[in-house]
Amino acid sequence: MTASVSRRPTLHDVAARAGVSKSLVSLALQGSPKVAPASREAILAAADELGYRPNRTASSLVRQRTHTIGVHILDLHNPVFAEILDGVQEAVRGHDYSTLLVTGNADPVTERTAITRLLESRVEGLVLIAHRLSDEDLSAIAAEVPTVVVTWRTDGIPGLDSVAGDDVAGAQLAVDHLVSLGHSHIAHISGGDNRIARERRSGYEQAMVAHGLDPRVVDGAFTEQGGYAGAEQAIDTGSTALVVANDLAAIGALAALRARGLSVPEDVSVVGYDGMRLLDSLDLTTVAQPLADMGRAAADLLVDRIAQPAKESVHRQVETRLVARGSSGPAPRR
Amino acid sequence: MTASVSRRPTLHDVAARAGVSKSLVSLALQGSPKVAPASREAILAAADELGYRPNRTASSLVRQRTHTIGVHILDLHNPVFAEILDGVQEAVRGHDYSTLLVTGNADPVTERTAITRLLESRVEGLVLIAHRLSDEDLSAIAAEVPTVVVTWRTDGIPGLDSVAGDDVAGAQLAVDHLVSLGHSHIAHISGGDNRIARERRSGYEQAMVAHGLDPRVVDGAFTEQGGYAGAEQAIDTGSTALVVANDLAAIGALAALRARGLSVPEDVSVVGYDGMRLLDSLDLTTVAQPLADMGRAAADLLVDRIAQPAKESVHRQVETRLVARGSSGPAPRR
DNA sequence: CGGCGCGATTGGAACGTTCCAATTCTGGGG
DNA sequence: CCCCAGAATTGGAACGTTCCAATCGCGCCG
Repeated sequence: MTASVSRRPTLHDVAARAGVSKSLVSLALQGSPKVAPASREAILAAADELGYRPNRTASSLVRQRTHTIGVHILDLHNPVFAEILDGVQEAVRGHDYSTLLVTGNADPVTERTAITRLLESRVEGLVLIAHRLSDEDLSAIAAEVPTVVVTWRTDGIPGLDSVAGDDVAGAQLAVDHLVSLGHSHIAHISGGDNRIARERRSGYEQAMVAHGLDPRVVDGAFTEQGGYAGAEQAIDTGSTALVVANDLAAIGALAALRARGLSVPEDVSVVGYDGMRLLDSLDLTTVAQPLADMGRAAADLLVDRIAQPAKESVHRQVETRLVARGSSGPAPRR
Repeated sequence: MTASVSRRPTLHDVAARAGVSKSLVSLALQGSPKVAPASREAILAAADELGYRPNRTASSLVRQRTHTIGVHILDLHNPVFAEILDGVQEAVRGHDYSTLLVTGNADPVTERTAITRLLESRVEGLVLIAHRLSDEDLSAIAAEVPTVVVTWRTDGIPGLDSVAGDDVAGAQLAVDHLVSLGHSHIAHISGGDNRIARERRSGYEQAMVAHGLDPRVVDGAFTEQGGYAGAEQAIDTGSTALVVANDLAAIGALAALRARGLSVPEDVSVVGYDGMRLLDSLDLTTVAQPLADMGRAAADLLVDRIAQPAKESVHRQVETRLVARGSSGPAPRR
């Protein structure tokens, strides 16, 4: 009648070995002061000898708390998201939560099912580092569990907070910077057809118009390839400066210029967007957002909302600023 | 005697609404063929109306399976780890597992406690994307749960597999490449005092000796700053080529050269190590490893081992190859 | 010397599932 | 008309905790 060798020891086993009840073991392991020192010692010793490890699954079930938050990342191919995730991780560690991570490379459908899974795991909150959900889906999710969306503003959905910079204003900063350097042929390489790309594009267009200049937008994507192709197209039309939709694409644009034998910033200036850590070494001018801070802020907001689920929705706007580096310089003389 | 408004519906609630027992609801929701079509329909409808969501915590408890694997990442600051993680995520998704993610920025102690937490959550397996654990700790962990270590070879620990390239041979490839370009003053910027750095350094030294050249190693780190400082020191001693411990440091080295007004590859050639995606656009020669594949392989190995915990330890060696790009060129004439 | 109070300890219900064994139902064959 | 096979359904135990209410033990006061 020996217990199976490979079964993990439970409270029961520890209790039996220490000669007390499972309740007392539970109490002792939680550090309750009501446990007599002698019992505590015996229990700790028994637990140690058996290699006892509390089962959080069971604990979660009875406590109705999982101490877990779900994180959804749109795409781990972009280092920017990894940097935000890093911030989330750091903050979460300080709040005694673990993170259940899913990435949604593909379509909105797998994204939904991935998030469904998080909800079934009873995460106490959700951080969405970019997403492709419809507003209805988003509302439904936020109604179930505290949620915060990072990288763009989301208003009017109860139970949901957001953290982002102002993408319109950010793109304007980029244009202003280039104009102040004497550029007038400033092209925008867009990030495709999505919310952030649209805002950045609109900021670019507004700023161009404000400066009395002609906007020229070429299609691109939030990838190196997108930036590469976009840059080729833009320089064919004689632009001397590129406002690129994000850093990844800006790096691609740089590669395209190099391939064409153009120098940066002598022939063409390039400005990226996002502020990934790497850009400092790459000497790339960019509209920078405090990525890790955004992740931390998201986690903090989430923890607040878990504590008071009914509180007013908040949007935390982070500071967006132009970081001028070597990829932008005075406009060339014709 | 109304149920609390905010309580999530359970099997019981669904059963009551559909007018059947909770057992039948459970059966129906699992798609058992023994359920009569009419009952199934009623149950599905009731579940839908109530917004029922199965509770995985409870399910895990009784089934003794969490369908979760734990992932530990040494450091999310290095994009390389994010790329490996991406591979893990992809493979895991195909195997019906979720990932509980922890990052261990700091010391081995927080790393241990983070992993302890994963074990308490009863993850079915563990992927360690680099780690700082002692061999005893590692053995203890592998004895408890199937484990796979990524980025270096770990032998002789039962229950543990590993996935990595050959770092010694990889560094030799870098030296061979530079020698074939006519370089003789080839310096190595090391990655500090850790296992991978030592192997890469040793490969460099062996290759230099094999070519009849003097090894010159300068201290660095696996960071941009480390590469920057190392490069400054290396060029002061007249090196024309740098074998840098990893890509991140190579990017830093590039920045240092740029700051000194040296051109690459005319004055100095630079070779990195790891093969992060970004390098293609940066035109940086590197010793490349298939990072996403490594992540996928790790997940696959883990799933195999979960299925047969007692199987022989395996080390999966991935192909390491030199990818020549624009940062390496013929040695300058003196 | 009997109770009282208080600290220490314990049994058992509960958390929301799964799944086994047992029960009920249905219709068809003897 | 009864019995039985098989399908459909059900009750209840179990998973490993937490935590409440109840009990135990014991020294001290009156």
